[in-house]
Amino acid sequence: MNAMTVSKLATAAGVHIETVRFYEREGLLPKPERTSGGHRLYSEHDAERLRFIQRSKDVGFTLKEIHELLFLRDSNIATCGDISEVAARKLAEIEGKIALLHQMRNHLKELVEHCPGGAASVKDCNILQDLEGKSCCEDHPKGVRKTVGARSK
Amino acid sequence: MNAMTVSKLATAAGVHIETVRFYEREGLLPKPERTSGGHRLYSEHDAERLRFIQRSKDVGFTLKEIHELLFLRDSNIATCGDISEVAARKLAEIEGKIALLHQMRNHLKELVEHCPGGAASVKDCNILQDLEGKSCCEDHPKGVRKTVGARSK
DNA sequence: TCTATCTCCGTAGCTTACTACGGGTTCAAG
DNA sequence: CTTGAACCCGTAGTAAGCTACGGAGATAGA
Repeated sequence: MNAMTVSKLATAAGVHIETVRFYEREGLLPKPERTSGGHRLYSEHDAERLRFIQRSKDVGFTLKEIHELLFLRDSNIATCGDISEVAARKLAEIEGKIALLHQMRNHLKELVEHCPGGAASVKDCNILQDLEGKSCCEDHPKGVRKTVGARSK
Repeated sequence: MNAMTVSKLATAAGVHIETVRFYEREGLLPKPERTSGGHRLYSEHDAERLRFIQRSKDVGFTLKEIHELLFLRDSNIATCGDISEVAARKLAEIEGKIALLHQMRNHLKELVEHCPGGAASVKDCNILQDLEGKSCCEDHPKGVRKTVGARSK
C-alpha cells in the first residue's frame, strides 16, 4: 500500500537515516520489507513505532527501556501494572537527577552571586576559593559527592 | 618533603589510581616528579589540585571546563570576572537541564497517576496510549523534543 | 537510456569519564 | 637478599546514542 523509503520515514520522524538503521540493528524497529533490489520499505505502522520511540525518549526513557516498553506492549501477557512500574521507576530516577542538579545549582548560584567578578584578581575569587576548599561563603549543603555515589555498583 | 605515591594520593582523594593517571594524561594534573625507578611522587600541592578537580565535578563542571578553570586560575592575566563567567554559563546550563527534567517529570507523573495499573490489559494502558500519540490524559505541555534541540550544533 | 540521487553494507569514530588488562619493573619490609 | 605488594606503560573496553565513510548497486525522472 503506502510504503515509504527509509529517507521518507526518517524525514517524517525528524531523525537521521542512519538512526533508523541503528534502531533496526538494536531491535527497536523490525526488519522491514525490501524491494527486489534490497531497499527498505516501511509502512505507516513502522512510522508509528518510530514516533513511539521518539516520544518515549522525550519523557526520558533510554533505548534499552524503550525496548522493554515495546516488548511489554507487544506481549499479550503484560499488564498495565507492568508498564506503570517501568514508568514509576523512571519517574523516581528523574526526580533523583533533579534533586542532584538542584544542589549543584544552589551551590553554583551562591558562588556566582558572591563573587566580586569584574577585574578582580583570581586570587580574590570566591568561586576558586570555594573550589579549593577554603569555604568563603556562608555554609551550603556540603556537596554530595555525586560521583562517589554513582560509582558504587 | 612529604611526597606520596600515586596510591596514597588516590586513596586520599577517594579516586581510583587509574583515574590519577588518566587526569595526568588529560593535563589536569601535572606530570609529577619520579623516583629513580620511575614511580610517581606527589606533593600536597598535587593533592590540593586533585581535590579542586573533585569539587568542581561536584558542582557540575566537565573535565574540559575544569581544565579551563585551572588554566584561568594559574594564569596571571585572568580576572575574577572570567571565572564567574564560566560559572554563570554552567549555572545556566544546569538550569536548562533542570527545566527539561521538570517537563519530563511532570509528563511522566501525570501518566503514572492516570494509569489504571494493576492487571488491566496493556491495550487499556494510558501510558502506552500517550506514547503512541493518542493523548488520553489532560493536556500537558507537548514534549519539547529535547533530542532535536540538542541535536542542532 | 542516461544520470543524478538514493540506498546498500559493515565498520569505524565520536563524546565523557573513566576502568581494566597484562607483562614487566621497582620498592620496602623482614 | 628475598618476596610480595605496588607501580610502570600502552592499549582496549565500557556505556549511550548515534554519525560518518566509502564503494558498489538500485531507483526514478527526463
